[in-house]
Amino acid sequence: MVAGMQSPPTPAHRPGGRPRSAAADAAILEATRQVLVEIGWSKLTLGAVATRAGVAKTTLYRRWAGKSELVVDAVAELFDELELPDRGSLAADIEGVVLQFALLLGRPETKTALMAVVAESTTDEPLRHRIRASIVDRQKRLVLAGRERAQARGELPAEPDGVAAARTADLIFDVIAGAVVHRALVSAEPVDEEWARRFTLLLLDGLAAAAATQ
Amino acid sequence: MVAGMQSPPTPAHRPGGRPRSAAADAAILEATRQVLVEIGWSKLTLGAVATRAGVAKTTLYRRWAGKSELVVDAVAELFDELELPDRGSLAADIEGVVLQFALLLGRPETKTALMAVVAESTTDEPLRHRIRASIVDRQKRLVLAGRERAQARGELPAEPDGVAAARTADLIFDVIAGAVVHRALVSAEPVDEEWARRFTLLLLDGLAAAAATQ
DNA sequence: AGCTTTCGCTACGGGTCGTAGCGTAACTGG
DNA sequence: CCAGTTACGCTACGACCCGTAGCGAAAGCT
Repeated sequence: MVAGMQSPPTPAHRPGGRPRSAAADAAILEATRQVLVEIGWSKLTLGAVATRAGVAKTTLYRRWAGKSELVVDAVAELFDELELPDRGSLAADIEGVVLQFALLLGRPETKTALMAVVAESTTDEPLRHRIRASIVDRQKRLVLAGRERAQARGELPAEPDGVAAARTADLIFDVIAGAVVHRALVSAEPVDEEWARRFTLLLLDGLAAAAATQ
Repeated sequence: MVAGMQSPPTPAHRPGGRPRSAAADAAILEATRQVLVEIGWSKLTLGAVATRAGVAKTTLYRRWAGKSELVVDAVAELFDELELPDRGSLAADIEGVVLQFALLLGRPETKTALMAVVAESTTDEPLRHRIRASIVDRQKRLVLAGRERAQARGELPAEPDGVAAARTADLIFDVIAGAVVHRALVSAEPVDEEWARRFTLLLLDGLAAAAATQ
């Protein structure tokens, strides 16, 4: 658990006055995840979350602007669990993070919420920024760490051009995250060790090599 | 326009009696896409679609079970536009289909709807099957066609094992579709020729080669 | 014709939304 | 300790959308 603090729902707290209950925050986010699992995104109501969390509905509206924002915060916490343990080789590192990511996407609250908020973000600019800041961009650290390690091992060449290196990292990130999400949620087939192995092989050596090896 | 007929909303039509208006079907699906663009998935109401289409709300409910099913049908039509023109090489073919797919995902009705119905499908088994049948599986033809052509050109080896070949096709499909969707909708950055070129290079030659070439 | 199915329309109870208003609780600075 | 400030729980509200039922009229088939 890396436990990077999420930004609080509301920015500041002027001194003086009753402070916001941190316990209520935690209870609300946990309740959100529970309700998400039980009745899904579209039928989730803020009233139900409030009841489940044991707080008044108005309290919930004072802290979050709407359903989307609440769910983003509720799910973002889970993504910080991802890590990149050193498994000795670039291939092993990639397989490891793929399986870890798949495990995360296998949790019902994650799979339901992630796609839903992304969908909503296509017509909601502020929400898109919130998602990127809270979820997506935070995980690029995994790609950067993996590359750094691979370069130290001599598996990848050092990159002189910083701009090009950043673009490559973005590309890798989209390919890995995109492929796993598509396999798990759209194709709805298992992301198991077999698949992770084949995917890693493809990513490292390319299509021609992968087709030849089978 | 390949125009593969979609399955009708309701299975049979017993002989005798007034037939269902095909014009109403078309008007409803078109209206659905329009409303989707204007107010987004979460705020889309079936009443609004019915009004826009010029039909009674009850007519809409007689044909579709709910919002998700309606939107799947409304969007599925658009995906049949994808084609794979022969551009002379595997790399060019891939770049072409990537850009074509990106163009499709750039349309507001597509980007909004696709993620939303996938999200809904994570807690709705019948819906997931409908999506796979109407949208996802139909596009695997592109991967199969591309491979066949590449093998004819001698760019890829022939595959003796049919099962393994099918698994590889599924893998390629998840990687291409996943990466483009993730880039376009999650990272929300442009899928332009530059990106398509770099992605194709990565897919064909692998990470090490891609990093070296920059 | 007569039969069958669809269509448009109206109306309904039930649920959720997001907000307002009020009295109370919690914490801070003088 | 007390006044000031903010958060909380609760209740109530109009507005909207849901999904269905019931009706008479329209449009086909045999």
